[in-house]
Amino acid sequence: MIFSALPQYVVDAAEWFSGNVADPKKRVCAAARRPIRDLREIEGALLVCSGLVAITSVDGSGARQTVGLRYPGELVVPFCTSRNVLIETIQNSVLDLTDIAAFAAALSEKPEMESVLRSVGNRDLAIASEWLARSGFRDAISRLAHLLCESYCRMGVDPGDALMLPFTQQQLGEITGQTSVNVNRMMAQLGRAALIERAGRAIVVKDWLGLTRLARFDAAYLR
Amino acid sequence: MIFSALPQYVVDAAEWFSGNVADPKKRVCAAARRPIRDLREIEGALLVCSGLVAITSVDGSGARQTVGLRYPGELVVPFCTSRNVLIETIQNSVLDLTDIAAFAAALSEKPEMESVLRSVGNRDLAIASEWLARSGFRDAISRLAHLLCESYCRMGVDPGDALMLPFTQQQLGEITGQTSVNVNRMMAQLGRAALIERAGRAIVVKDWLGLTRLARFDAAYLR
DNA sequence: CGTTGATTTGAAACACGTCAATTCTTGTGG
DNA sequence: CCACAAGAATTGACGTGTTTCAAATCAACG
Repeated sequence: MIFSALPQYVVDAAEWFSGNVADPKKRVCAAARRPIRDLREIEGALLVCSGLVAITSVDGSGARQTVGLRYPGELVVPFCTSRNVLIETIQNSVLDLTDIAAFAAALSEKPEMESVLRSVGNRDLAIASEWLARSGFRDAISRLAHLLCESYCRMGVDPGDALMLPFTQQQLGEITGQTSVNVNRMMAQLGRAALIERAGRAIVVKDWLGLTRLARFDAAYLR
Repeated sequence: MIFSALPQYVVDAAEWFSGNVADPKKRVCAAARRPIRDLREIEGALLVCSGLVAITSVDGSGARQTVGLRYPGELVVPFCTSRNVLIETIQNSVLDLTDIAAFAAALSEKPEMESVLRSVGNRDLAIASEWLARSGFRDAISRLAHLLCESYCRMGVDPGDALMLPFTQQQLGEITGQTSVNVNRMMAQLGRAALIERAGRAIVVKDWLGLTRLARFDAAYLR
């Protein structure tokens, strides 16, 4: 892998969470494309052991916009109790859940984790800001390219390797702010431009440099 | 005022910062529409005493997207060292600056502030997420309406009172992801719909309920 | 092997961007 | 306090990227 894995503080947070917080340990296997209703009920936090989790804002009219993704090893710390925010699985996932009380209790026992969690929060904010910039002044195809680049990095996949993209085109649209119809056309265009090669949902990047240039992708914000 | 002011933890953070961190106290008066180059050089944090500060991402091609705003009493904590993120004043502002070393030192002396700062970070993340949702599935006029509602709330202004909007239409465009030309048209449309009344940059909301409904604004995410 | 959901493709409508010119503000120096 | 310059707001015409609607094909799964 040419990419560094997750930053150290993310790893630290995950290890602390899985060792000290998720107690009583509640590990669940969630099917793909399912809202995690447990989490909303207990107002808790979770660790993505494997799979992929989306944080999606749902409009009154049913429109949906994903505002964050959590890859394996990353935490979902509740930052917004808004009723119209859903936590959903993208693919089959294994998750460690906890309620907010246990989370707070474990934190007060180990206050040095506060600063680690603050770093994790800063990273989440940096990613959200990058998404905002992306959705602001990039066109549809660049936004998709950017998401591909980010996914490769956050999953620690080498660009030369195939990436089994867990997203449906509908979900890609919810993340990048466009319709699934347009996602389809843009993905086809990425293929025609020889930047990627597709076989179903599997993706191989044929021209990483070209893809990052199109997306104006700079991985600095992931650390 | 029918709105609560800033959340308590935001006030706590501001008081702690201004009392213990900004030392040697470095208070600057910055003119409107100026990048705060000091901040980038020292890699520090700042407190907005008065005025308004924007965090803006700048594209290689010169396109700009504002990813965050800081109103009086709010902190700018550096969360991203990326070179293409600018901290700029929107209007004449008074700011307390500090470098990152002093910030960290003061924090280690008062570790209970960690959790306060984490709350502040969570609020920033919640706001960024709301902005993401807004830019994803709302049209241009709703995005503007949403920003107006948020500004009223974060500035603690009563909707019946006039709000001196510090933004140029160019800046409104950078925040809501559209061109200044379109901002102009949408503002005129808000006026024709009798939701607001304009006199130069001063704004009075004539129909707060209608405005919030158009924006689908729910202030919960600000707390 | 049929049903359900995902992908793909086409045609038409429209929101928004781009370009350009004019008027109006705002700020500054004489 | 006025004159001037620089920037901001406003308006129109036109182009285009994206959405919408609709239908057909393809893949997954019981």
